Amino acid sequence: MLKEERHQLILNEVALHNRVLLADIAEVLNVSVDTVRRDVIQLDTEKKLKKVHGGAVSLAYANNTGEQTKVYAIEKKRIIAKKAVQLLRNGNIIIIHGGTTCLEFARNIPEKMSLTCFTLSLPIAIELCKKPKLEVIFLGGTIAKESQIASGGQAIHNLSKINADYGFIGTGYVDANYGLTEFDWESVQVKNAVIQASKNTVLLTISEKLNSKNRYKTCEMSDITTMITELEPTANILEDFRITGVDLV
Amino acid sequence: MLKEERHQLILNEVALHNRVLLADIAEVLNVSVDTVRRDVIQLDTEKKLKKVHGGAVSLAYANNTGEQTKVYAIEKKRIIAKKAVQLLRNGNIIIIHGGTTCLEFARNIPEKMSLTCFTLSLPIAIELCKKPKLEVIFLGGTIAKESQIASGGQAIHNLSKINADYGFIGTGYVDANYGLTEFDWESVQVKNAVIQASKNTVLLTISEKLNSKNRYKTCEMSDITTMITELEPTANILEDFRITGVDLV
DNA sequence: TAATGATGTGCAATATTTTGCAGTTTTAAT
DNA sequence: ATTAAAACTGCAAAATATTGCACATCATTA
Repeated sequence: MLKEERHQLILNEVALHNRVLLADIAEVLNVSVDTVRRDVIQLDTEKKLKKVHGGAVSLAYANNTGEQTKVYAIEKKRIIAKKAVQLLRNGNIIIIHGGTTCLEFARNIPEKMSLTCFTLSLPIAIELCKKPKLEVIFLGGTIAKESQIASGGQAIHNLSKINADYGFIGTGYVDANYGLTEFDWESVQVKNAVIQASKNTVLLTISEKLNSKNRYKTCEMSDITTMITELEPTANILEDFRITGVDLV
Repeated sequence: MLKEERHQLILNEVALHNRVLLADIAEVLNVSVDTVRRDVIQLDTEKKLKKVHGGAVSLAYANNTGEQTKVYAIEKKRIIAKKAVQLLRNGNIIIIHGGTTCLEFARNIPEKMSLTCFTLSLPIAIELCKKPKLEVIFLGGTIAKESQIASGGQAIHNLSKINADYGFIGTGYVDANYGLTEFDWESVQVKNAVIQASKNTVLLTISEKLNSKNRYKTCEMSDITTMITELEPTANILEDFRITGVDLV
């Protein structure tokens, strides 16, 4: 077994599933975990994947989650994701918009859960495909290259035909009094359509984004059913949000 | 045993399996490992393969950064992709269905080319997003988990609104007389919709699939404008296809 | 033919790389 | 806080690479 063959297989696996576990590869290839770890370290220095604790993830994934938001933010997003999945019940129909926090949420949906999932994000769709019991529906539209999220008239039109139990969205900026805002007009349109298409809208956001504003308003705080942050609902920073009537988790 | 003979055999082996072990070659040719090593060193400097610890791998193998397709077929698919992109002109509207051959095609679209690209495949959409001058539109629908391709009524309905210059599709099976077939009914429906939505339909297929059939018929050969394989259009195997009127490339 | 030199080949000694293991430290989850 | 999983470290064994050298082969030239 040549080292290059192992590298090839690891890269294939990463390309296909966005991540690998060292232990899995070691078992399949019948080599020690140490060897696989060394392989992954080399591939990491060659910038062909990103090594993480326990395995490796694709650069595409790392770029979408880890780079602009530092490693410490991943942890926060994981906390948020864990809280968010607890809202889900078997049989629910949900819409997941896009962004790094929603991606983390999608990853944390339990394997055994059966849901109907609509999404607008290519990375999230791929993530959802890994869960055997989900029905995955992509709401088509023009793809924004950086975010890999569908938007435009077609996306909004498709959303208008849905009545989901939950809509999960992120936001660029959120202010207790002024509501949710974005830098980008297209995002505002689509997120609004998600809100309209959902009985309950769940906002997933790390606390850094609290009390900030930008150009275009997505919605008022009162349009949000539940806001999930990595903080305890009793945290001081959340004080202003308590009086808006939004559920804090 | 001439050196050239050994070189030829080593290159054959690499072409076939993408890798060789020095020890194996030495045994087969009944020469010392040292000799084989020197041969491989020479072939490496001649850029005909890549020498690695313990053996050698093909250049394609060494260069790629994570292919999803099986290594043995990737070279053929690359040849097909290179031929296919030559059909494209700036400003074209194209539909790319899905599958590994189409994915390779998407990867080979030149950076500087400006096109409007519709697709039904998540991996292809992500690939297209890397090209700065493309407009990428995902045709929504229910995602098949294994293939990560959208299908179902929504996909077909969206396709019905398109009039593209080219539709690029792969196929599971193709027979000169019987036409294109699939194992899967959903695929048949969607591919048909792609064909209807395109002025010209281009079939991308490796020669292995020629002269094979399966359960459901996608279309007749006469519905295909151009068939691209990795072979020369004059190849013997393509004889039966010449009388169908399809363009062979 | 014989001498010459260039090249190819195998062998053996030595150096380097790769790999797995065991013990310790760090990280993550409960 | 406790526990389990994973990472890191150093080390030794095995596999492979490198090097120098001896010898064989073969073409060229005297």
